[in-house]
Amino acid sequence: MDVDTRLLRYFRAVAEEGTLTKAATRLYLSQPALTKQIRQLEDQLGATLFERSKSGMALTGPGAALAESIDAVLDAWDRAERAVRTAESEASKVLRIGFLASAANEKTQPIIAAFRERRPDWRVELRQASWGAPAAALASGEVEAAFMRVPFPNQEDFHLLELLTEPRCVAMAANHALTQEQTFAFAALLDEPFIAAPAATGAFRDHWIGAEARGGHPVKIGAITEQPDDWLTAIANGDGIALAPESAARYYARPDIAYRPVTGVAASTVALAWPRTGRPTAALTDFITAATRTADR
Amino acid sequence: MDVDTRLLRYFRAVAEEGTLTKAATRLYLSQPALTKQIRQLEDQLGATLFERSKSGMALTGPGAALAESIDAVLDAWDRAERAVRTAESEASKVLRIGFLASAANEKTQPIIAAFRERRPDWRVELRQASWGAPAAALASGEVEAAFMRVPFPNQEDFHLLELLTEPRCVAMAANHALTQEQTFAFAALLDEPFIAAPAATGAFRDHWIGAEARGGHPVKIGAITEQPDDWLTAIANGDGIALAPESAARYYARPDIAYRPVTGVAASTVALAWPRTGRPTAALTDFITAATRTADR
DNA sequence: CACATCCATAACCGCAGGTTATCGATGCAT
DNA sequence: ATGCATCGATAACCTGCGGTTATGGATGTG
Repeated sequence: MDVDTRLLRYFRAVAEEGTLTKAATRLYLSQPALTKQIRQLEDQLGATLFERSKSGMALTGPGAALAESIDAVLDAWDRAERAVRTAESEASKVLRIGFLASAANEKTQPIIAAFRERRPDWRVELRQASWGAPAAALASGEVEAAFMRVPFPNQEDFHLLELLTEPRCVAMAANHALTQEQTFAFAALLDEPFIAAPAATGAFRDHWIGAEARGGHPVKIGAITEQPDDWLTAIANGDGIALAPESAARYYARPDIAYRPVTGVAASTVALAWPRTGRPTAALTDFITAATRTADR
Repeated sequence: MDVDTRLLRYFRAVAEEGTLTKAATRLYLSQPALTKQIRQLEDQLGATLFERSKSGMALTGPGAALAESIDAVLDAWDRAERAVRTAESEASKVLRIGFLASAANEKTQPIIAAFRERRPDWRVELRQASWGAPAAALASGEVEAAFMRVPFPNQEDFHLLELLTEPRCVAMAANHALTQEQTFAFAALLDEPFIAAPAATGAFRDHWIGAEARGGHPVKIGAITEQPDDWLTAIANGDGIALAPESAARYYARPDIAYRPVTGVAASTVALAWPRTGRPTAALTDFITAATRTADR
């Protein structure tokens, strides 16, 4: 029998969320569509996968069996995809590098230049990744390495090479009352609404709402964003304030946004990340070397 | 990225056959449909998988990378599917057993009876398998075990328990000139057209055209069939003659078909087959025990 | 008792995946 | 040299599937 891996992901979402409705919103899908798909999966397999009740969907025996075996399928496919994309990169002499927001700041260009010196016939393609699923492009091999801010979800699946560390500052609307102050203690901002990353990003989200400096003090979420532009707009809009790397003041300067230094919160580190599975290609190795040299300077 | 496993099988077929046209016929698909699908796979992956030429499709680097990783994906899915079906069988107390044509002849019922004695609350469901892909239902877990005639393709992936051996005879149209004779030497039939199984069935097909008794003498194919009914019709129709187990004369007696003893060709053995991967369920173990006892009698 | 929540159903729409028919290019055999 | 077979690409068309919105019915819950 054949399946679309999409169906498997649907199934996994329902199994994890426990209700069709929640899974549907998480998948950006309408609930009836999910109902149909799950039912179809059950029909094709000739098995009842969920026990329906008024309080949600509970896995049956066969459902649990599927849930256990699904990851192996999806992982195998991810590996296959990565293998193809890597080979394609090799064939067309293009190294695809992902980045979030400002990549490695002022070091980005020197790294690329150093790489180009070693491989003049290659091109480096930079691709922006959504921070809604920062490691997705890496896992599927869409990019071979990425400039990431640590921590990020599933970080343990990747090699990391730290490139730079910079203090964090706070970003707020230019007309915000707090812009009166020239500098802040983070502790004074605990009750401000924050612009946050999606909950699914786990440690990444926590880091950028300053969870480690809150001592359990709950956070108020002003908005949830997945892209630099959405993020800037939300801040300018006054939906809340946000922690940002100091370099944001250079790379994302706007008249409607003010950046202020903040104390009492850890710095932010940018690292180059690449998958642990498989061996890096020769070209990627050269890129890593280039990055290492530049980091040492 | 998501794929349908069907697409992967398409790709594999093209990679193996080397031309779209051949792959399309093997897949029972029109050539333009395949063209489209392969192109789409390439688009989705952003890679050229084949080098097109006037003499066919040759794998590129990325194509070869995919070809290598595909089996892992499909195997993982087969395992997942089997796990679900097994669990479903357990949950609904139904043991699904596949068979080709007459199953294990007169032993079928005693085996099932012996199983039912041990598990009165269970049902045994017999499902006919196409001999076009005799092991497919077994591999995907659609049935948990099957009565098979050995040899069959991918036989090495299964445990086998031999149940009975019977001589083979020759089947022909009732109005065939050869029905004059009462018994045959197989050597006298080498130039007769034979009704055969699809080429993809390998050793199975060879066995039933008596390849091992031909000493390299080529076979003339009168028709290719995948089902007992097609097979009987083709024989009755005079498209050719066929080797058959002796029991066919009992289980497939028809006025328009004559069965005659034949010498000089090996006997046929029926075995119970079940997958090597994974541990058989308790119910299946009981069934195997029942079969063992009955075979010993 | 009103309401929120959850899944199922119905009606609808666009597109993907299949079909047949046909074409142009190439290589092989007469 | 010419004619035929074979290969992949393209076009036009049809059906069904995967999604949508709107709505219903059942079951807890303030």
